[in-house]
Amino acid sequence: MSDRELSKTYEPGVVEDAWYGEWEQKRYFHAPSDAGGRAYSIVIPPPNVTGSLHMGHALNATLQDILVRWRRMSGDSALWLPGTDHAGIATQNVVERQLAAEKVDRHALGRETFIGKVWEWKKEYGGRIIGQLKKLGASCDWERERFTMDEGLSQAVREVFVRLYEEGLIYRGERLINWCPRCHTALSDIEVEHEDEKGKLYHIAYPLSDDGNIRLTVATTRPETMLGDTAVAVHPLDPRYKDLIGRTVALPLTSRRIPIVGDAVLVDLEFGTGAVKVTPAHDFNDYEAGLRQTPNLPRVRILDDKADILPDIPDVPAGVLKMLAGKPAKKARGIVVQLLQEQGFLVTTEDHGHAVGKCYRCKSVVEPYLSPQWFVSMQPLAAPAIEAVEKGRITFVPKGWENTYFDWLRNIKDWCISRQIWWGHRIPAWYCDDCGAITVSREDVGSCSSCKSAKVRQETDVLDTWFSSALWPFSTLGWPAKTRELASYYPTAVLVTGFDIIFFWVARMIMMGLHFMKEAPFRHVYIHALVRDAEGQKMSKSKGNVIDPLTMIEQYGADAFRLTLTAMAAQGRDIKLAPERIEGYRNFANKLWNASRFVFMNLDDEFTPNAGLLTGDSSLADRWILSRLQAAVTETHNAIADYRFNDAASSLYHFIWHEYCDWYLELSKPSLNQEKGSPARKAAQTALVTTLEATLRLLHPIMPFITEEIWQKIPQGVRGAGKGTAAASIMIAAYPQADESLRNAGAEQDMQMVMDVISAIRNIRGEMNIPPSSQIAAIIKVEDGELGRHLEKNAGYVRTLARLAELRIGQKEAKPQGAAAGVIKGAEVYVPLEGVLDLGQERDRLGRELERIEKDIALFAKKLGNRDFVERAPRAVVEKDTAKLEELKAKREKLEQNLKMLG
RNA sequence: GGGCGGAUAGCUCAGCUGGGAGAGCGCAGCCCUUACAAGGCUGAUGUCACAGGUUCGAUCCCUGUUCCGCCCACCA
Repeated sequence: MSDRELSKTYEPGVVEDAWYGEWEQKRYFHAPSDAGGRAYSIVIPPPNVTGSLHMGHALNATLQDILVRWRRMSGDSALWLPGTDHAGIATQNVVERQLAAEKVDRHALGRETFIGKVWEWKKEYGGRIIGQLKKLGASCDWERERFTMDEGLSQAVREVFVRLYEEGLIYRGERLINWCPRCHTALSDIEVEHEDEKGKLYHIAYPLSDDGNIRLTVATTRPETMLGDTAVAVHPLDPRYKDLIGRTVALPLTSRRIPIVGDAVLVDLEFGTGAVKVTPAHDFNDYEAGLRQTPNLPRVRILDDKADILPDIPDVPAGVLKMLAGKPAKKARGIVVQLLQEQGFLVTTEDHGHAVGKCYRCKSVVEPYLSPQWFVSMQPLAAPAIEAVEKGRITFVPKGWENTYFDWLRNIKDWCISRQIWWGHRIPAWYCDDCGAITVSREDVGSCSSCKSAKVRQETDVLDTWFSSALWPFSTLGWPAKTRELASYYPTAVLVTGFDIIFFWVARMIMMGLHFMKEAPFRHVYIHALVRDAEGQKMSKSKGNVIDPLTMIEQYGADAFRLTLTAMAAQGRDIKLAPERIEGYRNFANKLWNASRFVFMNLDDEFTPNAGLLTGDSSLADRWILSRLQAAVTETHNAIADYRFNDAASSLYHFIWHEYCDWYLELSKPSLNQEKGSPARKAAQTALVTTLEATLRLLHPIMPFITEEIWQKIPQGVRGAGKGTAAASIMIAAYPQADESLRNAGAEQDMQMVMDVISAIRNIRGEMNIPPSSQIAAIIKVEDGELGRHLEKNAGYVRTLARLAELRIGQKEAKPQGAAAGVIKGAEVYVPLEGVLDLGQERDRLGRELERIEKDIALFAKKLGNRDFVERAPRAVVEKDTAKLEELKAKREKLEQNLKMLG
């Protein structure tokens, strides 16, 4: 048994783990610190430590791996830098839930202990997604794996925070922010997801006169917040109300009187009653209106940080408070509505749909909440980020996403970066109990920078997770230190990610990269498809609607799974994945496997490749497949370079299955059947194995495992042929480059003729239901002698592939009685079917063929009869169409003759 | 309220810069032909959503319509 022998079917499971281990052990994934001017780098979008691999990750990682393997094989120092994100809120939630199961509250543990628990959790479960990426075959440089909370990155975070603070771009202030009462923290604007919900619009009467008879009716969806009203707004031009501006109304349920103000921005004449309650502490619009209209009035806050009603709202009588204090806002609504109704203030209610903001981590309804927070001034950072894309220093693929990017950055608001949780980068600011000054520092401080008092307390808030993510492209390379890695690999080549984090991550990385590195962090942003679930919903870590790609890998193999994703990665379209599709690509893997078996079976033990690929002994088929290979090389290379991954996949799929397997393997058989050592056999063996070898390298970035497994069985002398380097692994072998000297248009044309003849005979066989086992003869009548000689020379192919017992070729051949006929360019093909032929069936077949041709002729004739077309269309197009029409007409004539002969 | 994307074979989807409609699965027929039945060969199937327009010519460009999906937005 030769060591080149392969098992009958491809078994991915065994092969994959073995090769991955081998690659890793040999350090093939490792990129040198100094790239020597040939750097190609990609930083992975760090998955959450809490995450497990879902379809989005799988697609994302597959595409990056293709790029990195491709560049690595092409000779670059290719670095794919991996890592994970500490995912502040998400991770804290996971650990809290785990503790809750043990009936433990984090507050009972205390901050330090709790954080210790989270680190423990990370140590135990945080590596899961890394293992899954390995299963997929990701060729990340694991020696450089980073974590957003590790030592180096934490230092980068501090450096950035301090510098931005010193530059005045980070500030602290009391603002209305989005508050998640469940996660118990502030959120940034983009961390709030708006969902449409059915609600009610409550019309409430606010008494205008002391006797309560004259009333102003406001409409609101959130009646419970009325306790915090500080004004009622009407439109300044509203004839109904404009005279009331400046007067006051009594706020029902309270002892407060609030002013009526005119505000054209806040009030829409058409909506509701035209009068709006103003609650600055609990509504973003009202907050703005409050600043405009009543800057001196206190903003009445009625909710605490759990969104429960406060026990001490100004001007609210004890009786009312008793009912409401401590109640969650949602419950309070019912109580307030009931009170209003009982006291005759509720005028009416109507159904009303409106958008409700929800926490992107836990889906709780978010509460606008007035509190002191830390912010980043965005406009100074956004301007250069806009310019970088406008000027083309960064390009989005597909380009359409640039508009989304611009829209957001041009309307950007300051970024609330403080979070009231424990897991994350604690803000490096210290408050002085004595003088109240804030000290912001790279090092932990023990005394106030202003009054030197030792009574300083560090800020308890931590930073938004996305703050550290924004630094990822340079923090992972060692910044703020000036490392060789940073010099070699920054900026990175491309960022591969989904559109859902363009705001969260991509835009912020660009801003931070430009600000701190003075250079954009990447040249291209490739936005790939989003893998949605069955309902078209986006899959997300917190929604829990993820499908585990590992099942697919187990079932079909990582290579088949990767090829599926690649083939479906057409630009600008979402993916809905059907398992049958993976099955199809699994079959492809098996096809490749068996083709390789065939090749190895037909290599002699002492086989050595011919020195040159093309010798005088090469057959037409040999020249043809080598020529086609060059086309496949060019197409694949161009497709990957343009991020047209699906085109690369289909080009390879087509070449391997339909050209190499379906045609060339069959065509090589006549040569292989010659005796050992014969020149024709040697030439065919060379073409077979050379093409296979190059194809494996070409395919390797997409299907790394199977290509390595097969490649290792290829004779040493063939591996990396033309490069002179016999690599130990396909991973580090050279990526194929098109060899123009092997391009051969003549061979392609000649082969096409042979294939046409074979197809014509097969067609007759198929249509006439002639079993492949029954021996038939074929007669080919050619139009000119040269064609005849060409076919005669290649008759072996026709005999074998069409399974003929006899083949006659000549200009003078005629159609025998009772033969089926086929017409191709320049020749007629007859298959005598004495005794077998069903004349009626044959007539039908020819009739159908004729009908098709008539249709085509009509189309072309119409087109070419159009003078405008002939005069204005490019000459090549006209010539091509004219030739085609002539050919069709000739075919028609012959078909008609053949039909006539049938009677 | 703005913006984006989609509508192509029974299903899932390709069709790059306008020039005779494709793949996979499925379906029908014939085949276990010593690489592969996870296979081979052959075949059938499309008013390229609808209506206009530009053009010699439109699945492709423009306008509008309908139906899906998504993103953004402070309408109580």
